Amino acid sequence: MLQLINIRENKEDVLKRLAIKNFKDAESILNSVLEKDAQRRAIQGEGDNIKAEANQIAKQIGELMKSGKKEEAEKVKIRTTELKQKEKELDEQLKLVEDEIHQLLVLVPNTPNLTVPLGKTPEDNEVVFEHGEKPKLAPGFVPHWDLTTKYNLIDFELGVKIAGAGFPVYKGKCARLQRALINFFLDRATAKGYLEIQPPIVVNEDSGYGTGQLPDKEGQMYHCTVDNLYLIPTAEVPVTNIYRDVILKEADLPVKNTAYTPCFRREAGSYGKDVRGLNRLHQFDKVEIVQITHPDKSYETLEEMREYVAGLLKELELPFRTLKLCGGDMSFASALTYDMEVWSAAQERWLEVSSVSNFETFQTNRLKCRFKDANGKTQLAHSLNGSALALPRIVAALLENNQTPEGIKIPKVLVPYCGFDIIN
RNA sequence: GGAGAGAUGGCCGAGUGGUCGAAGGCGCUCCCCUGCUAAGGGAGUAUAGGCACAAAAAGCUUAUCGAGGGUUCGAAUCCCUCUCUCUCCGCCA
Repeated sequence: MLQLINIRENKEDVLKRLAIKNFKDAESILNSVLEKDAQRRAIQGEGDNIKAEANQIAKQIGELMKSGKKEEAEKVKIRTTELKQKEKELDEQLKLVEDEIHQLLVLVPNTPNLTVPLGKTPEDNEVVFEHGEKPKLAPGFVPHWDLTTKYNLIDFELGVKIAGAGFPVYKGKCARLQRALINFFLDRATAKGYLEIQPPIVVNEDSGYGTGQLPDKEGQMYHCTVDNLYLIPTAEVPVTNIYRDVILKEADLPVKNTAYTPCFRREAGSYGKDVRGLNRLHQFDKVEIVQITHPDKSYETLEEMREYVAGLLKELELPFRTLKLCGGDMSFASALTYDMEVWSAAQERWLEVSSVSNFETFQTNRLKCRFKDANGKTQLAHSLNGSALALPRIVAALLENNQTPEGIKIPKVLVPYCGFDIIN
């Protein structure tokens, strides 16, 4: 959520940035927000004056009662009846207008960084980095969903029987490979100074609102209605919510956390080849990295996180590219996002495996995650997160890219984690 | 799931209708003092909103004692609802 004070003081700049995201009606929404904000302040001013007078009178009555002047006290009471009525009205108005402001503010996406490329579709994303050679596969190569059957690695039908489509059952060496990847990712993250966290994989409503999944993306989460809990779509939700309503010390920054969790996404409405095999699932595993930083440091940190994720992909020997997302392809909450895509050699397409974003104060404003700066002033921190990494597409690319007539080769770095170097 | 107790500032803890944004202690910050250490003295120490101001500081003001509602001129204190924590019983990896 954008800060009201920022809209009030830098409206032109906010509008300029929102234009990068192709956000329609920006001006009319912001004007409406400002108008209602002016109303709000007027109402509050009036209300405060009335409350101040009422408080004054209450004090007076107390003193009169104490000195036994009951009759005088009764006289003063008459005025308070009037004040109370007015106070009630103003409180209701205030609540109403505050609610309206909030309803409008949640419609407005984060303001992108000025370096975000203009554009509307994924084609407009800017390739900022590319690494590795696309492998030339031996004739007879097949996509991963055939490999998983051939080597008995994943049973998609069995998953359908137990839960439904999008819930695969991993077996044998594939199960082990996934466990290896999780451990590899967590080891690298902790070595880089991230504190490992094992959070709950369900969250309550407050947490859903805190990171912005609620109210608008409610349909994308699995909802346990009996207890009103949501299955997390990413570890970002529970981990970032650790810092909800928290005032950190400047010395605590940056906060660096990493967490492995299963992730659950309903992804209603998707179908076709994009969702074939491991490309898109309802349940998948992911290691996430989260940082809370000083506002001056967040872009530096974003680059550092991007480098870190690129390093993982290099170690896995996967060809990849890094995209700087254009305004139209960025998420609602992000100010700047890099996507990492690996080359899937048999499908002959790029698969997104990581998304690293700086949210600036967009999340922390809603979360009320602040820190005390050197002057003792509290201000909002910046939040960032990234996948490091999401497993299924990594597995898909590893299987496809490393297939040989002899079997599927495991990258060196994973061999100690897997305990084998080939799947055959 | 059943029975009981409780929720107050960074922490501990007092406070059962007005003098309470809240005693006292601990912690923290700054200053003073003692050659060092230990001890001692003083001051400060929540968050959010509004007013005013060129702006900052100071100032004035409103709200907040788990959350929401109610009673009252006046609520941390009384009443209702909810949430959470603890103890005992039951169930259980």
